[in-house]
Amino acid sequence: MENNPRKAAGRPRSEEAREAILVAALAILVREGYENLSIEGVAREAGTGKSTIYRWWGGRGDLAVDAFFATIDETPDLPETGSAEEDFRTQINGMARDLRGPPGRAFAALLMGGRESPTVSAAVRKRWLDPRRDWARMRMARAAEAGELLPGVEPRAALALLYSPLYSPLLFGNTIPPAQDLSACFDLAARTIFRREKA
Amino acid sequence: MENNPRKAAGRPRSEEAREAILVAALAILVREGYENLSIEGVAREAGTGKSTIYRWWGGRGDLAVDAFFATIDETPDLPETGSAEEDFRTQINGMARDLRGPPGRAFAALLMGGRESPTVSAAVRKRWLDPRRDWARMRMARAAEAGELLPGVEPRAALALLYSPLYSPLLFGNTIPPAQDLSACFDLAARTIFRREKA
DNA sequence: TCCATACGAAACGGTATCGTATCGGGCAGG
DNA sequence: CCTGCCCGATACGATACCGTTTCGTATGGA
Repeated sequence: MENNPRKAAGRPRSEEAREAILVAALAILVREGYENLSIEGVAREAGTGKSTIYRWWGGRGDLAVDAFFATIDETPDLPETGSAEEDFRTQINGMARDLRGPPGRAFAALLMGGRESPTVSAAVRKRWLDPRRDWARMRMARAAEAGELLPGVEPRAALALLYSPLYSPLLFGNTIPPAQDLSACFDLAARTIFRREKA
Repeated sequence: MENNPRKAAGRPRSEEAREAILVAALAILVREGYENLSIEGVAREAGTGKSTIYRWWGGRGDLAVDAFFATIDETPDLPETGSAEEDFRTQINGMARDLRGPPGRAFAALLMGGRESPTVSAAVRKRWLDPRRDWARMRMARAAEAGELLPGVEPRAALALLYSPLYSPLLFGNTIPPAQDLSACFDLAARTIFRREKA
C-alpha cells in the first residue's frame, strides 16, 4: 500500500520535504519533548506547509513515531553465539548504543507521548519493545534448556534484572548510562544468572 | 513562614477548598497525565474558582508536586537493622508499596512534568530521589565497611541493580511490579551483592 | 459588630494550536 | 503540451488555557 507505483500521475512526493519534516520533528522531540511537539512548530522549523504534513501523517503521534524510528535500525541484531551471557551482553550494549544521547531523549519523549496517545504507545510496543522482548524471552528459555542458568533462577526475574538498569535512568531525565557503568551492572547481574565455565 | 498565626485577620483559608483542589489535581494527574493537567480543569473538577488556585499555588507544576506529595509520607522509614540486605529489602518494598497503583501513575506523570518544568524536576529530586538515594549510598558504604558485600562489588552498580527493577516498569506505562515479582528480582540481585551467613 | 480576607463565579484580552480550505506555482508521466 | 498531483503560503473559525480582574457573598477574629 506504501510506495504504490501504479498511482503515478502528477508531481511526485518531495523527498526533501519528507526528510526535513522528520528531522525537524526529531529535533523538537529531543529539544522540547513530546508536549511541545506541534504540527505548526514542525512546519515552521522544517520550512514546509502544514498541509504537507497533514497530507502524509495523521497527527503528531504518527509523526513522532516515524521521526524516532527513522533513526533506528528496525531489525536489531539479535545475536546468536553459543553463550547466552554473551548474546545478552551484546544485545544490551547494542540497545544502549542506539539510545545513548539524543535518541534516548527522543525515546523518552515518545514514551511520555504514549501516556496520552494509545496509538503512540502501541507503536512503541510493536516496533521496539515486542521484538526485543520476544527475542530475550526465547533466548532465555533456550539458555534454561541448555542448562546455562544457575539453579533457582526465574527467567522473568532474570530478564527484569538484566534490562532494567538500561532503561530506568530515562525516567529521571538522564540519558542511558555510560558503557562502563552499564557493563558493571551487567556483570553483577550475570554473575547470579548464568552458569560460568571454570576459568 | 507557613501557617503564620500573627497574620490572622479576616476569613481564614478554606481547608475544604485546599483538599478538593489537591484531590482533583491528583485524580487528573493519574487519569490524564501531566499534559492534561490544567488549572481550569482542576478548578472545574474541584468545584472551586481559578482564583483560589492561583492564590495559593504558583502554577500547575507547583500544584502537581503538592498533590503528589500530599499522598506520600515525606519522611520514609529508612530502616536500620543489623543486615544491609534486610534494610534494602524493606526500604525497596516500602517504596513499592507507596508507588503501587494510582500513586505510581501520578509519580510517572510527575516525572514527565519534570521534563518540561525544571521546578517540578527539582522538587521531585529534592523531595523524593535525594533523601532515598542519600540513605542508600550511606547504607551501602557502611555495608562495604562492615564486610557485608561480596568481593568485587561496586556500590554504584549494586545500587543501580537493586533499584532499577522497581522504577523501570513506569517507563512503559505499567505500574510498579507485584510484590512477588519484585521479590524475585531482589533476591536474585542480593545473591550477587551481599555476603550471606551460612545457613 | 466590623472589617479584612477568602470564597466561587464570571468575564477579560491574549496566545497557541488545531484541522480545513484555498491559492498560485512547479514538476513529471503520458 | 497537458493533466494530475504535489508544493509552500496563508487565511480561516474553533477550541482550550492562560493569568488577571472584578463582583457580590461568606466567614470568623478583634
